[in-house]
Amino acid sequence: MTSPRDDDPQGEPDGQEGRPRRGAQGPEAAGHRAHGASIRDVARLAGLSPGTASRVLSGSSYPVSDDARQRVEEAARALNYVTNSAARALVTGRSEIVGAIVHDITDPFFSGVVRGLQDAAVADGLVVLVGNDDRDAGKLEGYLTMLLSQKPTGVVLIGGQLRDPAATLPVAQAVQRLRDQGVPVVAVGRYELDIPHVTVDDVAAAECAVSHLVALGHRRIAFLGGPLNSTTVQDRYAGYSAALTHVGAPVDERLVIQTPLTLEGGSQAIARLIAAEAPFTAIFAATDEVAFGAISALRERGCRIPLDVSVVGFDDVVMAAHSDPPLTTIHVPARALGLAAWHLIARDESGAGAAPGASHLPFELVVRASTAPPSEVFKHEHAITVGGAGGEPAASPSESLTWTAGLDKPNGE
Amino acid sequence: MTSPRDDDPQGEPDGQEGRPRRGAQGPEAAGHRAHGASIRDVARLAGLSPGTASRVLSGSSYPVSDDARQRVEEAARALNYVTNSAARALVTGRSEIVGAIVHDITDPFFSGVVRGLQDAAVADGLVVLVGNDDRDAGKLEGYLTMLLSQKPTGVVLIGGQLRDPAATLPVAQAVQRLRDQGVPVVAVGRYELDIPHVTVDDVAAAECAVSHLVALGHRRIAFLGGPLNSTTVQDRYAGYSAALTHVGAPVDERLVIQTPLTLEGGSQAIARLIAAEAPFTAIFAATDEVAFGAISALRERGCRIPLDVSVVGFDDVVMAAHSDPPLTTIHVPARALGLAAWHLIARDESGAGAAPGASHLPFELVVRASTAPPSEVFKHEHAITVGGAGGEPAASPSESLTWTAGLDKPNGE
DNA sequence: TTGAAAGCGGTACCAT
DNA sequence: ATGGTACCGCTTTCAA
Repeated sequence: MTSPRDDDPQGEPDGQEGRPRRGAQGPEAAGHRAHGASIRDVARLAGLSPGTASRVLSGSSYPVSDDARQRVEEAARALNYVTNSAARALVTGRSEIVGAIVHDITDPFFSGVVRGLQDAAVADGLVVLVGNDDRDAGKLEGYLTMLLSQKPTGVVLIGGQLRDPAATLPVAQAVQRLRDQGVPVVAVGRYELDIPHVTVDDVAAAECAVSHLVALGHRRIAFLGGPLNSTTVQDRYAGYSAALTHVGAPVDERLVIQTPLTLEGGSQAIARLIAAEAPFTAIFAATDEVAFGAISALRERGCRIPLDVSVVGFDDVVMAAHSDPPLTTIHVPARALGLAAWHLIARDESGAGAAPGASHLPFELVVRASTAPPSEVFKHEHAITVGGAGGEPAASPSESLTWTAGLDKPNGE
Repeated sequence: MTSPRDDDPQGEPDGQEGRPRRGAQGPEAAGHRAHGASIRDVARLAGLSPGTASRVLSGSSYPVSDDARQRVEEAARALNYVTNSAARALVTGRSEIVGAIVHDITDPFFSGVVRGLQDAAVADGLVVLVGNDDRDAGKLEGYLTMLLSQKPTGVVLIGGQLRDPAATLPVAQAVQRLRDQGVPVVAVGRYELDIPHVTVDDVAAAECAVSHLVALGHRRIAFLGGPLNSTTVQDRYAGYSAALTHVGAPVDERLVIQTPLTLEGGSQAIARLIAAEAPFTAIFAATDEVAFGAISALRERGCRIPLDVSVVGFDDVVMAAHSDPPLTTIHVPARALGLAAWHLIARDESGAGAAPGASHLPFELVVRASTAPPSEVFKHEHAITVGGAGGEPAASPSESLTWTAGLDKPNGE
């Protein structure tokens, strides 16, 4: 086979037909490497050059005659041509991928954000890589590094971040490396590291939620969620604290329970709250999940919601409207946040300059049946048995209040 | 001729330090193409050839001296080298990406499966692309095509499939195209199209769940979930039907409500079920979500669970243990399924041959408090007010039964 | 065991 | 408007 002509050292045939590849239709795909048609195959069939074919197929704005365009498109269809994105990414230095990192895709709020991001990105022809960091800076950094090698169009960090300078440094460096490669990094709901981000005004929202309890007459309100050095939790705690301070009710440290933002976390928090032996008539949970967990634990102890204890959540996941009782909570537009994150990236990519430091989406207090005025009978700990006439649960269908303050602050902090 | 080294008009200084790259702080507009170090840079710094560097960096099994290996690794570290996966994918014809398609990542069961897949894939150094198809064959096909251009290491289809030959054909073709490129396609919980898959024995599990209700004395049991031509729903229906038939209780068509597998779907189903005016004492929901939705709608109508109506779900999502009442359901190992899907792909990739047609993971009936014997007082429709002494709710902590039948059938159908 | 060089499949620059 | 072609960064023969 190797018949080296004079100037053909490697005996590389290749002339113009000798490609050892599969031509369009390999009925007998005996070999294991069955590549599809390449852009050169398309060009050849269309009787044009690869350059022209590329200009058509890549949707370039470069001028191409209608005739050529049509022939290329037809040839591509005939050959079942599919762009090799690795090749494209190699030459353009950018892949049509956007990376998303959540703490845990299993969390209903995060999956909602991811869904919004996916819908937006897919509409623009990109795909979304999803990774979990379990709120671990090390995992986050590792994932960012994996993303670096993909040269994605953008990266979205979803969810709050722990304020831990030591752990944050490597993350900051990984983010910087991405940026050095021209990859925009944005966030949903966090604002450390100078990352442009979209979020809801957590402080105001939490204050709004707790003010609702205060308005109902509650003063001894517990805060469930942690850790407190998480940007998200910290802000919600700040709002909680503000609402209380506002009416001259100091925060009772014993009512602040730091617990993971999960169902389990919520349940465990109740045990600790009760062990603290500090009376309370209401609970503000940093997350709906925590609220559900708390409610379930409360109920196990014979406590009735909202007769004995009122509960407010945060996020308004779908389940909130279907739980027992339906949960009063802060509606956060999860999907819209994901969508907005994509816009942040797209704006950056389109050369419209880097995104602003922060932008806010409106939240809403949705009053359902888990909150009511405190009952007259004072109660705490296991002694919760009789609830007294605690007043009517909120009217249903749920009322809702949209909070417009702080909306669309383009560069707020 | 045309040595790729000399005449370098595109401004590639190249000396040994002159790369216009970052020096920890990119002075902003220094240039738009800030590439990282390439493998050639690493090789040069190590005083070796790119080939050798590649053999070290790509974890090739090719023999390399310890000395060389060490120098390459050090150089890579010094330069902060990160592999360009596009380049690697281009030459190897395979990217280190696995594609996952779910109906909706927002569904807690699917996100659990995805999480398992991610954990397994990430452990092997791959990343996961996640897309949603909303149970729409068109979207599914579109996503498969996008994946085709990525040349992923494997593709996982998650969730049941609608048995609709017309809509299925394009999907089958897209799957075939993937396979033609050597991309293994596997599934979690579906078994159409000859796709190797892992799942739980839905028929047996549903039969187990409904048998539990039957054993409690229920005969008029409603089935909630649809559409019935979904592989998953069909199987669960089959199990439901079998359990009933087994005790000589024929299926009452009026008690079979086809409804989307969502919270809303569950709620709406109740309205229709009641409108059907057929008495029932228990409900078997094809999904926990449906069960939650149903319970919420039932409660709105003043119906007590399980006093007036018993409810069984399917999946055992985390919430099932925290709902009111805690839900009796079939535990499906979501994460394990995702993990198993990855093993199916990995086995294929490792040349161990294509995966078997089907493999089953064990399920478990978890009895919690949403089921009890039917009350003596007969009731239906809005007349549900008095429940009578319906017997004790199931003991808590929940009992659980592991179903070992049909376990690990390597090639079962 | 290492080096040299040929591409993988696109894209984009430079002529034409 | 099109064609020719030099790369992108990496892996992988083939030679040494």
